[in-house]
Amino acid sequence: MAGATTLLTSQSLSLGSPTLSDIAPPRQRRKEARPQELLDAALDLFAEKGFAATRSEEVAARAGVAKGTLYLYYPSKEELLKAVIQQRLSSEIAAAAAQAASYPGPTEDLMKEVLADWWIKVFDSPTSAVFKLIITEVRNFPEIAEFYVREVVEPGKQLVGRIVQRGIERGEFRPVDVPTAVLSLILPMIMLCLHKHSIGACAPALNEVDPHAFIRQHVQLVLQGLRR
Amino acid sequence: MAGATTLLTSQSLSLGSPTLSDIAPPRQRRKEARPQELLDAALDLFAEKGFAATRSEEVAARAGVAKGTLYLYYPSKEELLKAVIQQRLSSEIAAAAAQAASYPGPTEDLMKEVLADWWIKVFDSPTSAVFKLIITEVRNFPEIAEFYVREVVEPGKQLVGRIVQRGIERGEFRPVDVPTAVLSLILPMIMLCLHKHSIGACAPALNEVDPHAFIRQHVQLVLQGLRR
Amino acid sequence: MAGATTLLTSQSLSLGSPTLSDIAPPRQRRKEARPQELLDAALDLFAEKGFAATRSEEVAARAGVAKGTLYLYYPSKEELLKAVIQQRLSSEIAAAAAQAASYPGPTEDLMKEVLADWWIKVFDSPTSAVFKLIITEVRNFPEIAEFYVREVVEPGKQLVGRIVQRGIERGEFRPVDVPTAVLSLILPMIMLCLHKHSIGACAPALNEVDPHAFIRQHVQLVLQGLRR
Amino acid sequence: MAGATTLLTSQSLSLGSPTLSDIAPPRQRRKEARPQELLDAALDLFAEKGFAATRSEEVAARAGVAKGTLYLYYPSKEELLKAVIQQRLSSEIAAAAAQAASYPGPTEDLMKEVLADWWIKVFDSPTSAVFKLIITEVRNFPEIAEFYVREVVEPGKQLVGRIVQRGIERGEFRPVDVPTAVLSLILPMIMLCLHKHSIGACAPALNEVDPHAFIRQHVQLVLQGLRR
DNA sequence: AATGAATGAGGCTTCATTCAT
DNA sequence: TATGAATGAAGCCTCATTCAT
Repeated sequence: MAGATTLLTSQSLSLGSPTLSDIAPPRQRRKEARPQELLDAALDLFAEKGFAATRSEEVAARAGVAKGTLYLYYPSKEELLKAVIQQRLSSEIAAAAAQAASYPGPTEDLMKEVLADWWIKVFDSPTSAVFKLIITEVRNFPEIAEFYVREVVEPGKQLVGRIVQRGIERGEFRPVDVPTAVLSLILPMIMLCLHKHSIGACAPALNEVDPHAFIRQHVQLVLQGLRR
Repeated sequence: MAGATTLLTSQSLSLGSPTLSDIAPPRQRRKEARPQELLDAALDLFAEKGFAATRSEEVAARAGVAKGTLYLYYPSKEELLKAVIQQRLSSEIAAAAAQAASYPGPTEDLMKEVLADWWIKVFDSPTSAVFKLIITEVRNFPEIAEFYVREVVEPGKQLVGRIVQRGIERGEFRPVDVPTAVLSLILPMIMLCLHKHSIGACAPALNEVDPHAFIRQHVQLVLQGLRR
Repeated sequence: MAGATTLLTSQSLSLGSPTLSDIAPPRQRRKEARPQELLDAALDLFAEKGFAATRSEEVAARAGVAKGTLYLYYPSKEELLKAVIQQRLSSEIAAAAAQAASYPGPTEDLMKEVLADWWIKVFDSPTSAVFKLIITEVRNFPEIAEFYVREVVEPGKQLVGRIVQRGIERGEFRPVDVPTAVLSLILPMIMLCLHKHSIGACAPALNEVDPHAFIRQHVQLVLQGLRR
Repeated sequence: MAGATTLLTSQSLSLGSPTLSDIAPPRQRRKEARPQELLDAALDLFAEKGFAATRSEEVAARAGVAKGTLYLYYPSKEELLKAVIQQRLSSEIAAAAAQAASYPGPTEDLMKEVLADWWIKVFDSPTSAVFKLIITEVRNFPEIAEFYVREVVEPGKQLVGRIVQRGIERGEFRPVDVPTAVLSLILPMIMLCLHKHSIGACAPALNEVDPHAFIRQHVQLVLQGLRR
């Protein structure tokens, strides 16, 4: 779960299938890019078809390499899954941690800013797919749950919770139950990520609602409920 | 039950999930119950491990029959999946449709009542698992999306949307964007269903928040935001 | 290593490839004969080509079943190997143990009889192949060594050693080193088993010497050397 | 060395195990030694794990070179096997042939000397492993059998056989069957070589008997049986 | 209707071999 | 010459499905 991922540094936000169009020799093309290409391909496919239904050869093919090459970088499909999740979330961690610290203005604005930042960073990037992956695979790989809760859920709840708390303390918000408010704000964001990679990907029916617009309005609506 | 099943393409109903409504001699009780037992076992396992990772023998075993017996009722694992989803959702449909029609009181109360009714009916029942199943499997079986959107999503959005609309028209709610408000209300409910069958099943960390309490407060909070 | 072998009782001495010529339905032919048929096929092939070079499908094919059927009886190729060795040697054990006890005549005759009995039982039967299997595979599966030494080597050395001892005590043999004499008697027998399943099977060059005649004369020769 | 290599069919010598006899500048010492290092590593590993179970990368690693380098010296793993066997046995051949010719003393002493010389040369050297290799691999590579029988077995039997014959003719030995006596003398020696590289390498149980002491006593015992 | 032994296509993984550097 | 990344054929094993009982 750890080893192979230390190689990966730059985290491309490309939407998957790595470009093979560059003029480069087919072999030895760029060894140091391989792991990230494989992780991207794997995230795409695992999120699309599910871990079990994705053949490792498909992952390799989408990354532009042969079946065997995958195993030069990850010792098994399962380790690949863990690496995919870990690598994507590792970048999440600590990202938003600091920013809320010394905000001077109204809490509503702070909240909007923090959530919007996170949303921008996540929804349009492949990271949005990780949430689907986690929802679908945790019960088969409980180690993932532990990691996810510790590294993403808890820090996230803390962050948003502290902002709500600030609002209450400054008299901007009513004295609501903090955890509840946090979930009210965040759950729809996660849900939209899941939607994007499931029903949203086959039935454009619901796409009449623009996700970014919705989240903005949703946050607005909940903040309205918190006000005074 | 038969009438509502025209959706899942031609093959899906080839076997016709057997009706339990016939008056049958008590000694055949067990045989009559088989299909439902198989569907229940399948829903459980599919939601837990995913469709691809669930062996059909496991389903049979959990239903208390032998491997071959499963195939007497459903011609393939895939048909079983479709039957599972369809059968669960068929009962959802039309249920809540009528109740909103002639409610006299304040819209807030109507909304709370409708959502609470639905929530009670869904969250603690196996039906909550269907949402996970849909999220995880639609992209592999697009017929499911079609069925789900038409029979569940659209009616649901309509129902809640009409209530929001009523609130606006009666001057109880601010003139918000209706689809947005609907999603703000509903997405956390779906999300909690998903959570229950994924992270909630392995990491009790988040279970500190009671789902029923949360939903009550969430609805309250959003309604607060809609008010005036 | 244990489980599956308890089913097997009668130990056929057929030279491998089980007769499929009996009129019997292809499926469900004789479930209880399967394990022995698979063990026989496996012993044959493992001794011929080596464990690693034998494909499990070959074993199945020689036993007259399909690839997958093998795995209904043995959970892996490695377990099959262990079962093969264990089952063959289990019959060895305790066989010769008792017979030497109360022999009245000259020690030379006793020795000839005991060795001839064992030789007859082993050399012309598939059991002779087990020795090759052990020689070739112990270093890859050290558990086998333990079992073999404990169950076959030690009892065998004890048995022959006691007879040599008896000869010495009765003044029939010279006071030689007992373990040495034992090995002088036995090693050529093992070696002939190995030969039979290696060079003897491809280059009939050495087959000018009849194994049975040789062993008789070899024992005679060594006993001659022990005399007085 | 080149002269004796006509045996292993056409392909076997395609690369021609490089001669070390050329006078070469010292800085190429390492390069010159490569083939022998590879052969030694291969013999070790093939004898330990079997040909099929040994990865060619392991051989390269043990010889201290990279995977690809192996293929600069031997065109395939199979050719490497043949080269290993051939090179080891080529040195065996003709060695002992001459020494028996003009021995003046008693035949027993001649025999002891010839066998002891051979034993010393073989048992403690890597050559002892070749016997295991031959036993385990002949049936997969029948060319080996041909070569081995012609170049090792037959000359060896001739040599020892002539000595036995000499003993009979000089009235020192009883008129026994010569081939039988030869095998009685030699088979335990081969068996001890096999043992050293199989059970002897994992279960030190049997190592209580010193091989050198045993062989001395074994020869003594058989000669005793031949006497008069 | 129910069983479970049998099948064999298909997926994961290994490793001999190649080849660009 | 030497390397080791890459390949893909081939082997182990699983499991959806069949079918004789």
